[in-house]
Amino acid sequence: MTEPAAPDQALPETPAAASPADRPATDAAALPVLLLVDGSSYLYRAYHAMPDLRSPDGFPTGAIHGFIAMMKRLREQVIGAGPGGHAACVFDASGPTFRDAWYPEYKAQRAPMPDDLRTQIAPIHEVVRLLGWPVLEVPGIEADDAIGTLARVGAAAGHRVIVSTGDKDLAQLVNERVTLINTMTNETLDIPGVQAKFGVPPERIVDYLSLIGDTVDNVPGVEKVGPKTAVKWLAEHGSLAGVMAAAGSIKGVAGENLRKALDWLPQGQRLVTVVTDCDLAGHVPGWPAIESLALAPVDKPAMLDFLQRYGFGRLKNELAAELGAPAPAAAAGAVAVPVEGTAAPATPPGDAGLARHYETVLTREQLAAWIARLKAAEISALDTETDSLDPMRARIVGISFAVQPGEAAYVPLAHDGPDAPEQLPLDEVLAELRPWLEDAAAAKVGQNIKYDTHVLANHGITVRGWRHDTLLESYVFEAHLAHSLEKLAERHLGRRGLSYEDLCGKGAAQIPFSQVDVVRATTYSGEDSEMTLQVHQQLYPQLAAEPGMKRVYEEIELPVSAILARIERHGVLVDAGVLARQSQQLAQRMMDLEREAYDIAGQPFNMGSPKQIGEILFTKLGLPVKKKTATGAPSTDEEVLQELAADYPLPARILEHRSLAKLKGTYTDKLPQMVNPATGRVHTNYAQAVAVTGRLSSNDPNLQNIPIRTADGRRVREAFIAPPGHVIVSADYSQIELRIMAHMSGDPGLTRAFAEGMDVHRATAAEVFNLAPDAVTSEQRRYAKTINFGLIYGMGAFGLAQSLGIEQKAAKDYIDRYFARFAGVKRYMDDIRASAADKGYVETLFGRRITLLDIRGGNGPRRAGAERQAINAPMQGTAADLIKLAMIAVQRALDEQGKRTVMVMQVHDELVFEVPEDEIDWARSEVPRLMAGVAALSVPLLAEVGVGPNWEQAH
DNA sequence: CTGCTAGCATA
DNA sequence: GTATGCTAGCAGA
Repeated sequence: MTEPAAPDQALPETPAAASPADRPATDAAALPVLLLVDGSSYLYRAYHAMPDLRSPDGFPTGAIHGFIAMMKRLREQVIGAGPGGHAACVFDASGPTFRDAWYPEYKAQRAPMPDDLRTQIAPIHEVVRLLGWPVLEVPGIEADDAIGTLARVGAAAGHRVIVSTGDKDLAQLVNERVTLINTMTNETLDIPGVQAKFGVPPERIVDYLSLIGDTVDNVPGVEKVGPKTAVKWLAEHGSLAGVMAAAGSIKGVAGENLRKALDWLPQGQRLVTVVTDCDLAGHVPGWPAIESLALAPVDKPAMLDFLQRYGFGRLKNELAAELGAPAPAAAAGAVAVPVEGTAAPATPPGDAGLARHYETVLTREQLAAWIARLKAAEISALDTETDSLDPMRARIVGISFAVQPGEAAYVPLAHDGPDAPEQLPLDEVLAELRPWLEDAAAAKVGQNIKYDTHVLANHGITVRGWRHDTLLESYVFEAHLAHSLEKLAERHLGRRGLSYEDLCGKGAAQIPFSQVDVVRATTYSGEDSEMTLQVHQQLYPQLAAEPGMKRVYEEIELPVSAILARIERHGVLVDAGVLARQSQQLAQRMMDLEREAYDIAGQPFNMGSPKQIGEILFTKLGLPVKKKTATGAPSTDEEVLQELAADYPLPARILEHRSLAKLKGTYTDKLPQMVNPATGRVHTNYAQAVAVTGRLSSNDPNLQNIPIRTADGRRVREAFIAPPGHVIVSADYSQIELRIMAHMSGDPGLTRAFAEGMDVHRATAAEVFNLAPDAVTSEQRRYAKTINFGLIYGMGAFGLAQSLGIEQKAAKDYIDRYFARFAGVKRYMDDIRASAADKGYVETLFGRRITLLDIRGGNGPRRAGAERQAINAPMQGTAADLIKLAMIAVQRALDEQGKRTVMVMQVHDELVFEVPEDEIDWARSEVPRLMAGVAALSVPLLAEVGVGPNWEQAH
């Protein structure tokens, strides 16, 4: 893109993304990075985001502070800790640019920069240079244009270009090799991201901006035309040129305004187009080569001087310590800040009168003393405080320890609030702690250890010696209750600590933990460690007294936690190009459906709004209301629309539109946005203590509900790929819950069906319809399949009738016949209801306990619900136990045999692996063998395996 | 900006 | 009829 986009450029059929064959997703990820920072776009943000900080002599320093933090973080996150990397930080120069010559009113409305910010600009340039960044400021050329030029040249020179900016206009630069990130919001925009955010691909952004205009820069667009109309017009007419050509036929006020703007639009387009062929000679050494834009090491001596001049005490001392010179203030006077814990409202048993003492560690002597205590302790609790909830991105702000009740230490490491004291340097503290953290013999306990494992791994530390996790202890002990440390402390210690909200607030007003006062942070984090230790001491003996629970905790949940951390960290490759093309196609089909629907309805309406659909369907068109929602509104759910579709044309359009919108909004647009820019992969989080039955759940993103049932949906799985030289291998348990039902009930008919390797649904149909298996029709088999699933869910005649669309009486008849033929199953269901009512809980085969509070309590519907859970939970839960055992067995085999195969996903009854080509045979034979061998039930376990270039084809 | 509802994706 | 998580729309702040 050397020229501003030509107005007559036609909309390509697909985005610029190449096919995966000639450009796999891994390609771009492997290229060296060129990181371009739009310094100007962050000036205001840094200024406003920070409190009004001042140096001792009153010079404003808030924005400087913000820049230092941001540039450090960017370098760490994008380039990594090591040397090397290409980058530049680009600022607007003062004075007029070529745009002012084109259009004198350009940026004319802009308020002058506040003096407090203006005075910080020179120091910001200086400090960015000292941090090792090439700084670019070219008179007559705006930062946007310089960045556009560097991005084009860099991409052509084989770089993966990452542009860090707060300015959305730069979305026009995005292509296969150029990605935008917004450091403030952690948002990344690649091709699908731009499409998702703006509704147009990157190459249409210029047209889009031309139409809507830019009030900030005082560039008018078409009056009354906003994002929605712009997207609609561009979708209909391809490009700005197309829109202009069709201006005569566009109706309404917007059409009139468009015609008025026809003369202006070419100039507007020129103004919003980023110029990518600026001459940077004299500003970039060696131009047009960009090798000179290399990150240099921090100029520490000069930096020290800078920090001294502007009164950045804490940062200065950190740096001084790093340089080996003793940090004067820390060595001279810092003493421990003892903090008494907040008084507990209720004194826990055995805790009477215990004074709590939490220590803030600010000196090397204190740190050394605590490390000695950790090394001597039988078991230590630890907890990290971080700057993010995203485990893969979180950086440590502080770390706390406890080795005995009543005492804790908090080591603040990155507190940067207004009154933050000088703290020990993070790298030095972690280096000191590393031997203990990585010592497998040093026993550790935590609350949700998977999170702390990630956080420390983010700093290059592999924690070993995790012996216990209070989250998992509680989950196994009483899965139906809440497991936050706050709740555990209340339940097991009768104690209430400071809550995170007390410290940081919530919602938009929430402050990062690094801004929390160190004294309060000490109380909070110290409590977290100390309460974790105490909860463990209370809870573990109770848990261990039950052999079944002890086994589930120690032999299933703890090992699985470590495996999940590895799965999450490795991530899975997602081909953003594949998804971008699908998004594009879905958008096209959705627009066609919208057109048809508006035509039928006689007016436009929002097809994504159940409320508006209801108004059109039931009020305007007078279709019959089939059922109501919980709030009394007429329902428009799938079942209703399906029924109405038989008699009317509109519901079918709505149904299809809705399913396409779901696919696009939830998967094809979203997944690419979830790719971690540092790894090029998607890293889900598996929640191990959420589902009461023992299942895992997956979030951010949820990889356990990727579509499979419909052809359109299934294609999303084509985007889940393996790196070059690898394939995807998927292995899933066949009919695992029905096999468990056969085992638990001991029913001879069902057991025989599995023992003989029969098609179980066919076998069920043969019994229920009293036929030979060969004589079963496909519809009869479908009925039997529904019955089998229904049984697993504890269904009654009503539910079966509903899902088969038959009379309740007929459904009852089927169920009666089933139970007559499979009397063992009937007996099992009755027994489990009775046993649940008797004990108040049910158990899985391995002793996992699921408590059912409503099984005896009060009203009918709730008890009926609890009875269904009583039937379902042992089967679903045993299946969860089995696949967890399979994960452990397979991971152990992989480790012991030194395989390079990696487990990348778990989907309840399925394990997915990334397998190097030379290990395909191993995976194909060993994985299903190991999965089938985790337990000896009275029926065989069977795992089926598939291999393919992507997840779809591995099925 | 936050919380709720409706609807829907998976096993 | 079991178990989950996520999105868009929308109402009330």
